[in-house]
Amino acid sequence: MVTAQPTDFAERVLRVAENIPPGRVMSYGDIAEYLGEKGPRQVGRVMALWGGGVAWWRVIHADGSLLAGHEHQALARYLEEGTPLRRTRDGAVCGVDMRRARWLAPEGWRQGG
DNA sequence: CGTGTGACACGTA
DNA sequence: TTACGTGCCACAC
Repeated sequence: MVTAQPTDFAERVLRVAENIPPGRVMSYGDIAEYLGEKGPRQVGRVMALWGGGVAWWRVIHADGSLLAGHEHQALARYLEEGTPLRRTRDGAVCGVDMRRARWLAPEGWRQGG
């Protein structure tokens, strides 16, 4: 139940999130920076509100840390998509290997263009 | 109109 | 290399 409808900015954020290819991920800041609007916090807000309809697990922190409360679900997706994961000496998955999984949206990407 | 919070990011230890 | 603290922008009360 959302108390507001997706704004134009939200639609753009969701659009980018939907375009993130499997095995790749984008940081909130990257999406905000790519759109050139608002900031990472605003992107995170959009994902928190309407991110449930997109590959939310492909949108994580810039340091590669997984989404709190959904690490397990996200981890399962990464294993299925073969997303480069980062593990500690203990072998525990600490997050995603952003240096390899980080995906940058093409400048003139746009679905219709 | 002002204060507090959040699916964040950078700097420091 | 990993973990913790502070600052930003916009929304809700």
